[in-house]
Amino acid sequence: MPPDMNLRILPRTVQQETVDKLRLAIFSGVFEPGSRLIESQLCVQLGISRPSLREALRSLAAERLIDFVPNRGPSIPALTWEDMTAIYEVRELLEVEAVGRCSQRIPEEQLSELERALSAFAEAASSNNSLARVTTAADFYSIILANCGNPILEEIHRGLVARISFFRARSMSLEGRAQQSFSEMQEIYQAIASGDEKAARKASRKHILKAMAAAKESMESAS
Amino acid sequence: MPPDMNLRILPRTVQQETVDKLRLAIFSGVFEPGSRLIESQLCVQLGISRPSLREALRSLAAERLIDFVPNRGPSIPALTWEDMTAIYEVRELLEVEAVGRCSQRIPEEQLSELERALSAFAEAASSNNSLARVTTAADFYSIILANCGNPILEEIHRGLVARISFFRARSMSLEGRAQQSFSEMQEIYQAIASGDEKAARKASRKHILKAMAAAKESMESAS
DNA sequence: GTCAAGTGGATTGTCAGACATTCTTTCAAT
DNA sequence: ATTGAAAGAATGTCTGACAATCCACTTGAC
Repeated sequence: MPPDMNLRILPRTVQQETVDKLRLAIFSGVFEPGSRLIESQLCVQLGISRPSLREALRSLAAERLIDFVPNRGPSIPALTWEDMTAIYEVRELLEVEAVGRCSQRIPEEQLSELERALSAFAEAASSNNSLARVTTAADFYSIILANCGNPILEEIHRGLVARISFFRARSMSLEGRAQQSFSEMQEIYQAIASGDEKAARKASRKHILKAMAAAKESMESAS
Repeated sequence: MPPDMNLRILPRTVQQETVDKLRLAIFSGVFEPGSRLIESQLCVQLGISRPSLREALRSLAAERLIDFVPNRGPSIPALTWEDMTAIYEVRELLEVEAVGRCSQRIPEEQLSELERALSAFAEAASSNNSLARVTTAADFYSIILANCGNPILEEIHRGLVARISFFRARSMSLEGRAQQSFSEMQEIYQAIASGDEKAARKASRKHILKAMAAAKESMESAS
């Protein structure tokens, strides 16, 4: 049996597509934080039945991307600053570890992928496309996380970042923050490229602390 | 308005109870790893309809407590040793951090709770009740995690431990491991009680590494 | 006798429609 | 203006159904 016979394509179900669509909608800020999601409306908009929709909503609720209060139904969580801080702290823990591990084990060709992703972010940072900034930054990180050698670390990190996507999008929309972000990411890249674990961890920690500060600022200015 | 008016009791829905029941069933090893769960059977056993059951299953799937393969339905994941290693590594990262933080901020009365939990585990370790060992050990940890000052850390740790409950139950059923576990936990407790963060982290790391080794042994002897 | 193709039962994915329960909001009465 | 009751809206859950898919077994060919 050829080795890639295990990689048969899994059929995608409506449920999965619905979850993806809703996730994307949440990321792009279609829904206001704190707002309720009306099941009957969503069914129509997504073109699916209510049972199917509810399955998708349960998945998202388990990921903490929506809240599910009994007899009030699904709603977009309105994160407090304390929630954000807690998430950023754990993200720091995981991301610093991932960057450190990545610096010791990333293969050559993935390193060039990482460089490409960094360039893409540089371009996005100079442009006015704030969506591109978020996605290219996400690409950069996902390469690092994919090469940290621990799929669980990757999975949990992704989940955490998803929960704060709303605020990241906001702070990334600031021209200054994007530029600063780029120089921090460049520092991380160089440390990884030279295999310097200690420097990589340090740069990573610095980057997250700055990101957290920027998120806090943009949060306070908004309220 | 009195301050505790916000703490009104949330009505528990059938969905939540179903999730809890299934989770408990998975923890207690009712289902064999790798085995499929037949929806029609579960409906009858739980006394609920299939749509409701499927909502519950989606929640559990998002927590990675069950697998959901399109057109094959839900099944209990059969973790490989690599999966386990990855989980234990992240657990180490989080738990060491939690123990360290806890040592610096746990209030007096929670500390006595922790001591009580430790005694309860000591008793369970000497007994033959392997379920009691697991639950009392879980109590011990949950007090620590609840006092680390970061609810996200707590939440993710709980999720990770849940995923390896099957193997923890196995290794805890060994008399020797339970005793050793107790002395390691005692060390953690003493470091926390004396507020020595460094010692607390060290003891915590040691404990997890031993637990991982024990899990690996019991896994290999079983296969 | 072994291997391949085909067939039938079992199971999942999804839908429609319904109904009781529980909020929420409006409107009337004090 | 405050309270209370009734109407409306939305959720929680169920029944029943049907097509698509998978699995195991039988059948047939070599």
